[in-house]
Amino acid sequence: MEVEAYVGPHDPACHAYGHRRTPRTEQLYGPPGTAYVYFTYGMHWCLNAVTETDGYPAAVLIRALEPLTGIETMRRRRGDAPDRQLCAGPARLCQALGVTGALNGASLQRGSLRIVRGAPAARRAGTVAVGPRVGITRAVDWPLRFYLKESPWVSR
DNA sequence: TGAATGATGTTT
DNA sequence: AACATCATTCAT
Repeated sequence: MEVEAYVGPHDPACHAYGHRRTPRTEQLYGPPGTAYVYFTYGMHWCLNAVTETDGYPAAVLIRALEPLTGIETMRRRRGDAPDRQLCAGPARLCQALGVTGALNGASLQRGSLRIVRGAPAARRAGTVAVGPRVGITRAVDWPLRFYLKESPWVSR
């Protein structure tokens, strides 16, 4: 399990830095519990869960997950990549789960893809490590990457 | 095991 | 020109 926080207009690495409200960042301003999905590097989708209050642009980038069910489907979507890399990385995870821009703005509490309290992976024992966010060039020293230290399913 | 690089398209 | 990435290639 691995996530990164992007925390509003004062976070230089956030897409909404300086209150940049554009068509792309629109869903980032939406209500908490919805999806912010963006396209990057010409070929990849990345999934965020919108947080904070409606109108405040903050979200959590889902960077890695432990695959528990639907492994075969994930393998097919990921082109038979090693199981360790099925969901290790924000774009890989989107491939494995079939996430595309079509999910942008959708609810992550009620839809077919949803975040549930008390899921098996959430009960994994272990240390939550904190460190710098990956792949950014600004605010590199903000420790906003959180991951399960012992997990073999995280990126990098 | 690690560094370099090409793919590919949207946003600034 | 940069970009919240990844897979492949080439070098140790």
